[in-house]
Amino acid sequence: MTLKIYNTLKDTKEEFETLEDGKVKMYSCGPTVYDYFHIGNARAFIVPDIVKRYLEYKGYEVMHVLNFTDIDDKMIKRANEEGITVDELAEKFITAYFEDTDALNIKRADVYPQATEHISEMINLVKTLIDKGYAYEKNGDVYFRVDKFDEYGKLSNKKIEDLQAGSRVDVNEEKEDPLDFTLWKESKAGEPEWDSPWGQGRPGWHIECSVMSTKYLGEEFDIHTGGVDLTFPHHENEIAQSEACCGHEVVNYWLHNGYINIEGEKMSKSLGNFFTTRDILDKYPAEVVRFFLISKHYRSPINFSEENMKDAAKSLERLENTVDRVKYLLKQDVQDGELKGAELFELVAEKKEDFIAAMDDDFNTSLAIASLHELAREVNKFIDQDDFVLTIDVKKALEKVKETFEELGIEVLGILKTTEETENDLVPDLVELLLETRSDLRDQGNYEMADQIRDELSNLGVAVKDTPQGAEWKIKE
RNA sequence: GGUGGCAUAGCCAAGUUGGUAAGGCGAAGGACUGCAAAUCCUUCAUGCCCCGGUUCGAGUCCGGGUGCCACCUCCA
Repeated sequence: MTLKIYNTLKDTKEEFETLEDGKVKMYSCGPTVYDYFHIGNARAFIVPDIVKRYLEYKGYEVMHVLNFTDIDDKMIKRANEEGITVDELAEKFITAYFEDTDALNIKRADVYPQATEHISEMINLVKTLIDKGYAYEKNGDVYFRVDKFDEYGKLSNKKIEDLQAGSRVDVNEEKEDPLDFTLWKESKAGEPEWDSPWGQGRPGWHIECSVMSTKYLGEEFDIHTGGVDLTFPHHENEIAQSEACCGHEVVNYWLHNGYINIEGEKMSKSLGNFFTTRDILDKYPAEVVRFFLISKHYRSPINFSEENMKDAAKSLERLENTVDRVKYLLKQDVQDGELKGAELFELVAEKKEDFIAAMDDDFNTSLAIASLHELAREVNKFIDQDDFVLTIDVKKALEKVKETFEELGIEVLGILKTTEETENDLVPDLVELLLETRSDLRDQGNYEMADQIRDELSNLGVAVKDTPQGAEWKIKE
C-alpha cells in the first residue's frame, strides 16, 4: 500500500516518498493571531492534523511546525483598537488558538514559531536576496524582484505576462515592477519596529514562512500545507524567496485545502455570515464539528449549514451507537454456545483494508468514514442475528472490533470519543440496581412506574434502552 | 481577460489504471418492542449538466457547449 498525495506544484497525485526514511517534515501556515480563528481556519488546521495522524499511523515519525503570524497590518490595527500592545494581542489569541484547537482534538505541532522571534533571520534572508540580485531597497523598503526569478508562477500556474496584463496590483511608484512584493517595510510612527540595514521597519508577510520553515525543517522538507487562497501570492512568493536563496527546491509536496462556504455563500463579514470556530463550538459538539469538517474530501469546497451539521451529527451518532453496543457486550458475562466470531474477524480485516486504501488515496476521509459505517452496519447485523450468543469466541472478536474502531476512529480520524472508564463503580452499580427494580416492575406489568424510572434516568442523563438481553444504558452527551 | 476547480438520487457525498453507480441524512413499508430508543430487512439514479466522439464497454478518456465557484487584492 502506497500513499498518494495530490501535489499542487505538479497538479497531480504522486506517490509519497520522504526525503529521509521513515521521517516526515511538515510545515503548516498558521493563523494571524489578531482574532479568534474562523471556521475556515479550522479546516486548515484539521487537514494537516489528519495528514499527520495518518502518517504516524503508517509508522512515520512526523516533525510538524506551525507558525503564528504575530506582526502585520491587521495585528497593528487591532491592537490599536483594543488599546493594547501587539504582543499582548498575540498572547491573547495564541492562548485562544490552543483552547479551540484542543477542543477540536487537533494534535499539537512540535514547534510553534512566531514571526517576531525570527526578525534577525528574516533580515539575513533579505540581505542574501539583495546580494544575489533578487531584491532591492528603495527608501527604507525592500522588494523582491519577481522578474529575476524565472520560475515565478510555477505553483499557481500563472505567467508573469498574464499577471501583468490583468493586473489589479496596487501601483506603487517605488517598485520597479508592480508584481514585486515587499520583503521589508519601513515603519510608520508608533508602529512596532526593528533595526535593520535599511532603517527602522518590519518584515513583509511572506518572508516569515521562508525563514521559519527552513530554520526548523531544513532547506529541504517534505510537506507544506495551507488553504487554497494562500497558493497565490503567499506560497508563490515563499517559493521565490526560498529558492532564490537556496538555489534549489525546498518543498516536495504542497497541499492545499478547499474553502468553507456558509449556507452556500462565501463567508465574509459584509454578508454577516462570518463565524469564528468558537461561535460554532458553542452551538455544536466539538466531535460533530470535526466530523463534519472531515466528512468531505479536503480539497473540495465544503458547505457549512444547519442541515449539514444535523446530518453530520446523526451520521457520527450511528458509529458511536455501534461502538457503545460493542462496549456494553464486552462488559457482560460470556455464555455457552457454538457461535463463532470468525466472520467478524474477517469483516474487520476487510473494512480496515478499505479504510487504509481510502486514506492512501490522497487522504480520502469521506471514503474512509464510509468503510467505518459499513463495518458498523455489519457488526450490528451480527449482534442482531436470532441465534446470537455471547460466547467466548464472539467476545474475542468483538474486542477486535472495538480495537479497530478505536484505532481508526480515534487514533487516525479523531472523531470517536475515547473510552473513559468510570473509575468509580458506584454510579454503574446504582443504575443497575434501578434497572433491576424496573425490570421487576415490568414483569409485573407496572409500566407506569417502569417508564417513570426510565424518564427520570433520562433527565439525569442516562439513556436506557430495552433489548431482548435486558436493559442497556449509557451516559448521554 | 488569465488560472484552477466543480456539476452524481429529496439533501450531503465517494467514485481508484474506462468494466457496468460506495456511504450518510431523509422518506416509505416490514421485523423486534407493553411503549420508547436503538438495530435489522426491503424500497427510493437503466442513470451521473447538455451534445458529439474514441471504445466491445465511459460518471470515468477526447472535442464542443451550458451553469456554478474560487484565485488573480489582505484572506484558510
